[in-house]
Amino acid sequence: MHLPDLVSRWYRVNARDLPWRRPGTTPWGVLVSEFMLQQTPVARVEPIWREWMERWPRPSDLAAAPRADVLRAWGRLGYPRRALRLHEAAQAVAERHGDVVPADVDALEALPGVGSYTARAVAAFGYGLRSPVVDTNVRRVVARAVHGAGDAGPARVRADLADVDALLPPDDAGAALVSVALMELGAVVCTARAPRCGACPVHAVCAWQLAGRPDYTGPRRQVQAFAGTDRQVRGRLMEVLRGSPEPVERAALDAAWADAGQRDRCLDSLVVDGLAERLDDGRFALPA
DNA sequence: TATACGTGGTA
DNA sequence: TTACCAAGTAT
Repeated sequence: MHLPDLVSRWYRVNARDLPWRRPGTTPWGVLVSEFMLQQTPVARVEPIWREWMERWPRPSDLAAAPRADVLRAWGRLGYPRRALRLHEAAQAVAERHGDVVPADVDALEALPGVGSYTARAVAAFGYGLRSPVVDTNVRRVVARAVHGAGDAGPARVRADLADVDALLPPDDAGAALVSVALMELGAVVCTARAPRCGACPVHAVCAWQLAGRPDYTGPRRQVQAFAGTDRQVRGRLMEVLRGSPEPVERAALDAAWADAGQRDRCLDSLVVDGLAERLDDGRFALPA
């Protein structure tokens, strides 16, 4: 049996019971989950996704909410610009697509914050269409099982898409199943750090196994520092703004970071990004 | 193509 | 404890 069939069979038995995979989840629910899951672990997304689906069950519901509410509901998920882009995407869907999330990859990619991965994930998981979904998990699985490498190298967008497309059966339902199964395999078995090859359904046909599990030789992706960076400072400032029901005085933000120059620069960048507003009285708040 | 962009769990 | 890692996107 070949790799696509093996992962599909495995997935049918071993899939995690994630809330956005339940029958009845709308494409809107899938879109929200994909935004939240960008660079963010499943465990942290689950409770927030449930809250959002209850509070904003349709795109137009989120579109009508003030940005401040959206950012507070986003909480500590990280990269709050995603929340803003999801809000903008909801507005676009409500206004230009009749409150229905598009199924077409090009229409999806035209939405704010929706890139190559998210567009295809919505097509596949929201609409059950044949659409090659390439995320970090899938790239790692393909690098190992197909190419026999220890890990995925730098992204090669076109080639990666073609690699995955070649694994998908011709029919929509079968292809969508392979897509979600490849992701799941990379997430829980073919992991970055300590792959559980003993539990892998593809073990017997894995090119990496057959090659003797050679070490990864390509360039190492350098991990981005965080302590002391603008990202940390912006996070501190956003934490202050989220935590206050009222606009905050400048002094409250000053207390969040000692380096005045860096702090001011970051505050300005938050305003530029639409994540914060300066009021006429000099106080600061989340955007209306 | 490389870099900026949050946060917290794990080894 | 430091370092890595987590369903990416925009510039």
